[in-house]
Parts: sequence; structure tokens; C-alpha cells
Amino acid sequence: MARGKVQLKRIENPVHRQVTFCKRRAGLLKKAKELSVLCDAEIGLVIFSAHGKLYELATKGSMQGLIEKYLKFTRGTQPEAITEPHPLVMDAKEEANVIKQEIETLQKGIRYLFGGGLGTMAMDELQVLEKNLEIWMYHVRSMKMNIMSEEIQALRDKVLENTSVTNFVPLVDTSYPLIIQDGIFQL
Amino acid sequence: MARGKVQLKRIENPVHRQVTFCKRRAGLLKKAKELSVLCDAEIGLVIFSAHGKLYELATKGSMQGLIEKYLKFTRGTQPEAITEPHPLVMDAKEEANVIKQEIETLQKGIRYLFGGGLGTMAMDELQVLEKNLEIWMYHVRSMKMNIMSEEIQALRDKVLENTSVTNFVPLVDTSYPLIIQDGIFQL
DNA sequence: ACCTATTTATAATT
DNA sequence: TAATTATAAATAGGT
Repeated sequence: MARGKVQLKRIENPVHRQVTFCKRRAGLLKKAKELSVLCDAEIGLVIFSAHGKLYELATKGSMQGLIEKYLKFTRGTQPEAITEPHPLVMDAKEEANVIKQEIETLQKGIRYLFGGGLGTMAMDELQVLEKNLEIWMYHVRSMKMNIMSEEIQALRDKVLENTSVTNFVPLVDTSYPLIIQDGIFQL
Repeated sequence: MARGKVQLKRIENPVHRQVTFCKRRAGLLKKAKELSVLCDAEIGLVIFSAHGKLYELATKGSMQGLIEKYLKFTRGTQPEAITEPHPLVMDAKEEANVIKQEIETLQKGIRYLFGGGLGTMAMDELQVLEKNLEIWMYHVRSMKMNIMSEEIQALRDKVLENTSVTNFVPLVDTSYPLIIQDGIFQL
């Protein structure tokens, strides 16, 4: 942009590239801030340098919040499952499938309750169903979260100890009162 | 930047603001692409307009991948700095509260649909509500799980770094016997 | 890092 | 809404 037109290709000279990176990065961040202020836009900008250093900007709230907003926004529009190779993500997906199946079961139950033509009486049952879905969902979530929290804590401890451990910390008690109460579906 | 110096404050005139938004947005996206190409950087740019429209750019791979990379990076470098003594537990509780609130909203919706006495027509609406709950639940869960997975992975890496590894931490058994029993909905 | 000649972006105007 | 143009900003190459 000055004393020489720009070639839209990677700058081969490492020194030039580094200098240009610093200058343009600053410029880009400034422009992003300006746009946000001038036009009341929420902007998130993440820059990973070629060597992996992170530079970031979030003009409102936090980057976390913005990421959540972005993910929420793009749900439904994007066919997901771009991220495959991650084992734990796979577990999450497997669990999602299980959840979906469970919900289908619940739907079947709801369908049954209403299919008989006795819709007027079904609100109570529906409330119970819904309430139990809430409980069920909450507990599934809690259990998963507890297990992972425990593992995280265990790993944290290991990191802090920085020593060889002879006996591994036992897992969380995974038994939960998740059984839906007897009789709730009776008329 | 032309025919008038810029005031670094929100443009009040809506027309001006909209025009400026379009122009500067294009400029910002262009600059981001240029920086990425010239300096071999990976850049993610998310712009939410004041009215909620999303504009985005990811210069390598997908935004999904970039977000994961970002989360991994930030979890590894600044976990204790921002978060509090028991961040994961706190997050879980917060999320639980969010879930409860959401469900209350759904219940209110269900109550409305059935309260009018037109229960027979409400199944479709109910399906939609239920589907939304499923989708919402799945995605909140997935996102949370991804974040935690990233942290687990980061901590695993630390363990591997800090200890001469002969005893590797085993994965948690993530299977859970939560299947709702067959016949639960039968009379 | 600091200059400054130029290019680039863009605010106002049409 | 899309061009045009005068000017502000950004910045490439040099010091």
C-alpha cells in the first residue's frame, strides 16, 4: 500500500513477512474495533500466526460468549459433524444418539397418551412426562459432567503432584436415581 | 477516511450507519484475507450486525475447527487465570439453572397450548416444542462436552509431559445404563 | 522502531 | 442502491 503494490501471495522473505504481519495485524484489529463502534456490531476476531501464537479480539462480551452465540446461530443451518477424529467428541455424539433414542421413547409415550382421543385429560400426564424429561435430562447431564469433572480433577492432581502415582483415584459413583417413578403414566 | 475525518463513535444516522457497515465490513473481510495469505496466518472473523445478521470468515479449515483450536489454546494457556477455584462445577450449576429456566419456558408454552381446551390440535405444537428441547439440549451439552474434552486433553498432555509415562490414565467408561425400560408407557 | 511516498479504503456526494 | 471522487488511513520499503 505504499512504495510498492502488494502481491496477493505469501511473502517469502521471513523478515518481511514478520514485519508485515505485525503491521497488518494491528491494522486489522483497529479496523475491527472501529467497525464495531461505528456500526454497533459485535465482532470476534481470532488470529493464529504461522507459528501458532494467538491474537484475539471480542468487541462485546467475551470470546466465549461470542463463540456460544455463533454456535447457537449456526445450528440448523450447517450440517454438523465436521469434527470427526476426536475420540471424546465421538463419545458425545454417541451419547447424543442415546439421548435421541430416549426422547423418541418419550415421544412414543406422549403419542400414546394423546392418541386415545382423551387429550383433555392429558395435561397432568404431560406435566409429569415433561417433568421427568427434565429430571432425566438433568441427571444424565450431571452424571456425565461429574465423571468428566472427576477425571479432570484427577488429572489436575496428577499434574500438581508431578510424581508417579501407584493407585489411581477411583471413579465417581455412577449410580443415580434415574428411574422414572412407578405409576406416573397411569390414567 | 475520505471527505471527512472519522469520529470514533456510533454513527447515529441509520442510513449512514448501514452504508458504512457494508463498506467497512467488506474492507475488514478483505484485509483479513490478505493478512492470512500474505503472512500465512489462520484467521477467524465473526461479525454480528446490530440487527443480528451473521457474517463470517475462516481462512483455513472451517470455523468449527478454528473454534476448537481456539478453545484448546485458551484452555491450555489461561485456565486458572480467568476461571475461579471450582470453575467446572460452577459452570455446571449455571448451566443447570439455564436448563431449568428453559424448561420452565417450555412448560409455559405447553400449558398455554393445552390450557385453552384444544388439546387435540396441540400434538404438532408439542412435537415442535419437544424437538426444540431435544435440539437445544443436545447442542448445549455438546458444546459443554467439547470444552471439557479439550481441557481433559490438555491436562492429559501435561501429564504426559511431566511424568515419565509407564502408567497411563485410563479413559473413563462413558457408557451408562440409562435406557428407559420397555413397556413403561403401557397401561 | 521511525519515516514517508504511495497505495488503499472510504465518507460524502451524486 | 450503485458509481464517483476527494481525502483520510494504512502501510511497503527504506533508514
